[in-house]
Amino acid sequence: MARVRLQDVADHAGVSMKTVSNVVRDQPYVSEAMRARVQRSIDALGYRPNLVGRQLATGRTGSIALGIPRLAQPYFARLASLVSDRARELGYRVLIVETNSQLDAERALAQRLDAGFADGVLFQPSRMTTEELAGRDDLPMVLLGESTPPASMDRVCIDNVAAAHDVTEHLIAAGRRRIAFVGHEVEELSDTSMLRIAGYERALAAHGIAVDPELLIATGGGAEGAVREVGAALAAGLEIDAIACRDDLAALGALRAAQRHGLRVPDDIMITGWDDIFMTEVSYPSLTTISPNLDELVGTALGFLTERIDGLDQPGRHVVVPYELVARESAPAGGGGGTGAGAGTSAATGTA
Amino acid sequence: MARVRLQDVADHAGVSMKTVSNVVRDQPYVSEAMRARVQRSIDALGYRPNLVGRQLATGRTGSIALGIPRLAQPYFARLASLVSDRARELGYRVLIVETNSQLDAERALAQRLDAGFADGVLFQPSRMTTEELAGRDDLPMVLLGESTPPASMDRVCIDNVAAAHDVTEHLIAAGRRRIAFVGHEVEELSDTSMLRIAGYERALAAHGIAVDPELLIATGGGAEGAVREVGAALAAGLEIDAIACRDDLAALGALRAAQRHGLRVPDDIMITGWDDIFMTEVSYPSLTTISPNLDELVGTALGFLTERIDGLDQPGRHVVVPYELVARESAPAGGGGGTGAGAGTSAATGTA
DNA sequence: GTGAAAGCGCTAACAG
DNA sequence: CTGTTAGCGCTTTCAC
Repeated sequence: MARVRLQDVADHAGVSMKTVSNVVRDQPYVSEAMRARVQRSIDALGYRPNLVGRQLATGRTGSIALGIPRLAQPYFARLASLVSDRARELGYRVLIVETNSQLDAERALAQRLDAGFADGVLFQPSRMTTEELAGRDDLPMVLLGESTPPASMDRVCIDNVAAAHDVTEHLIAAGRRRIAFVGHEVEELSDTSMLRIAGYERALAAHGIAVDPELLIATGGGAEGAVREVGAALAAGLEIDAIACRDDLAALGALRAAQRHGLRVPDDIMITGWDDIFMTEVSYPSLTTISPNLDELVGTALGFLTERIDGLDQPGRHVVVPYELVARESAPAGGGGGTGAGAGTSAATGTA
Repeated sequence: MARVRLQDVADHAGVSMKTVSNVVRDQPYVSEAMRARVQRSIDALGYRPNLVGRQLATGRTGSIALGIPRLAQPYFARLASLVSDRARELGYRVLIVETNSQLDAERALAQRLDAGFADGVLFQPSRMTTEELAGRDDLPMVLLGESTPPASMDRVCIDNVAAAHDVTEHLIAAGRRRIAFVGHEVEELSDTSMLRIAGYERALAAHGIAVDPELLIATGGGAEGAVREVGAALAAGLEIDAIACRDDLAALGALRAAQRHGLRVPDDIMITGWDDIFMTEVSYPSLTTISPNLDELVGTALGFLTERIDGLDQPGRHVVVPYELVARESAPAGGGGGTGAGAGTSAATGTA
């Protein structure tokens, strides 16, 4: 079936393109009779507006790009899902670009971006430096996560140091002293890991607990890495009574390794995660974790981005979004406690 | 900075647009000297080709749409990630559209699709009927999953009935007789659930085990629903020695509920999942599950789709992709067995 | 090898 | 309220 164009509809209805265009886009100032007549032609011909034509004429693509490391990671899947929902409400489609945390992929997204690719970019970098990020100013871009943004760019994140501090405090308050940190990268530390480790160390220091480098267990990401590395450490006789994990995946792996090793959680060893992915409520025992306020994160970021798309020109805004420490069975609030029932309840809450 | 267009580069280099265009697209038949000269102008001006202009001229958008229920579901996140990877290799970007399994969203994707939205669609419907799907023939579309496709449309799936049969057989072979099925929808059954229940019932019937409707436990999806419903059933005194779950999320929930109830898995009760999401290896005990060959699924579907985009016109091809029954701790192969160590090993394998 | 001109399908002034 | 006329930025015949 030959493509039917705006002009075809106009001919069929005996009006001008402009009028058809008005009808298609629900513009005011079209008489009811006219509207009906045109609509009849549209239906008769099976006309569908061509987005590309519109995009070229308006200079807008109607979509925003979301750049994240990996969609298969539950945290980013949830983030993407939220972005997709909220963006639709705002009238945008979402193009998802996975960077796999690779520098060249990040650069491709941020710098070599062809025009007409998207109207704006929501980007969570993990390798690019501030300077590199700064080297572009064509497409509106809002940064997610804790990388330091160029002065002109908006950024939304949570306070990683504070949250890591809170979670470590939580373990210390429960009487734990040999607290490992698990889940950071084996090679080059990501910004995220660095900040979380900093918060962990700060909390230890505040309580006069020496930071033992042996207790920093890198896994290279994923639950499997944590199963392996924590398992090896325990097998090697490492004595610990708590594990603060970089993220929930690491925590689930650590949990598994501890159980394999015959340890009771939380009695023998407490474990905490980060992100509050769906599994934290369903694991056994359920997982104490840091729950960032993703609704607010996404809402703020998308708000900033659409403002920029609409032409806002002002220095970069940096917003810190709240988080919550959700205490569940793997590290209950207020000391020891059995692995008994009871859903998680919130304790500390981060601030903006 | 004013947008720099192809014409600007041409002016700057003192050549025609055609030549610049040739250079930009790496076309042959451009002298080296010419190419170098034009490239210098491109760099000097910081020219980026405008995709929309190209799209309008070529009639191709360079992107494909992926329509799935929810990105936040691990299975679909992994699917989307694979599609995104493979599509990039094929030169396409991916536009992800979440339908939330809602009819109107599915219709919007399949029928009201504006032209220029994408070059083709990979779609996993869960509500639309075959007839509705058939009512469109503009955009190339390949169906994922087990819905019956219109005659003209390609479709790729696994054999749900056979796989459900296998998994149930697996439990029967382990000596289980009171086998529940958990995780289907509370209201309207999805095609997927129907097929899996059919395979489950067929296996029971083949072994002379009566199908007890009380053993069909709907949850409405998600792990939480399974925790709740299985928990309630056990609390009400339901006697079962195995649970075949509709998907891994339900299985993780069922596992949690069983453990809360004080049951040992797999000794007192065996549990199986479906999809082989990352958590199946990390849960405690690890989860026996059906692992569809996603690489092959995605590869085949994308292959079909790109062929259609390139103009292939022939009746719909229907491909069934293999799966594997991965026996892990929650329902080990060969009878009872403790909850000991050992990663999962594969047993039965589905066919194409 | 390279240039000129004609669209791709739509929107947006500006008249009327 | 409706019609006319230019483009948006690029690719593509078809000459040169």
